Amino acid sequence: MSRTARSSSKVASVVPVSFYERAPDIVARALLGKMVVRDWKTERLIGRIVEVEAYFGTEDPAAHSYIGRTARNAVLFGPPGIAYVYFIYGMYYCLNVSCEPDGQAGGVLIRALEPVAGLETMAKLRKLAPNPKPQLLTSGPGRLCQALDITRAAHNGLDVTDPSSCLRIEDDNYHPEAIQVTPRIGIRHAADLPARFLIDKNKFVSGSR
DNA sequence: GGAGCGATGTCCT
DNA sequence: GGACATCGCTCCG
Repeated sequence: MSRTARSSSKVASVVPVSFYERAPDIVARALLGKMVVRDWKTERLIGRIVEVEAYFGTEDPAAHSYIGRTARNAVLFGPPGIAYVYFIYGMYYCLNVSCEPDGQAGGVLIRALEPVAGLETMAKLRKLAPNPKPQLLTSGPGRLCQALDITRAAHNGLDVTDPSSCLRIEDDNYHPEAIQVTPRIGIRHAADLPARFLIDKNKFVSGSR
């Protein structure tokens, strides 16, 4: 065994449950730079998280959990580290990860990824012409779900801390240099709360509207 | 390159 | 019946 410190630091490992057992804004900020890994057929589609938003349980009018526990949002009230996937505007899915301890609601919305592996397949899943601008693949919550073939039926309730899950979040020891905090995007309630976190100067963050 | 708007399913009141 | 954590197209400058 002659593995150097440099190469061993690049070995990716799944992010543990304890990581998610904290407040949504803490988890959101800490998720920047982590990798979303999707085993799709025989391929591995990978994107680095560059933009996220925190949603605060029953106290946050913009959060799905604000109205209390229902069949739809049950995942947010359950154990941490579970994928919460919902369908929005009749055609798109959005990917969240539950946080806070079991019984307490909270979640983080993954808003944008920097594509790392499987770009050709992502383009096909997005129904784009070959060799599109990479920003069109995964910059936006609806886009990244389409690019990684993430659906509510297949992935809602999945444990992203399980190394055998087809959708999981891994840490390869990448640490973003600078992080920016802004209000959340595309919501009507509590739109002034600074709960959107992004990697400063990264080209793959989604635009504001 | 930016603002406006329509498409479209699911869930809750 | 209406809200909705979106996107891509159109139209205008």
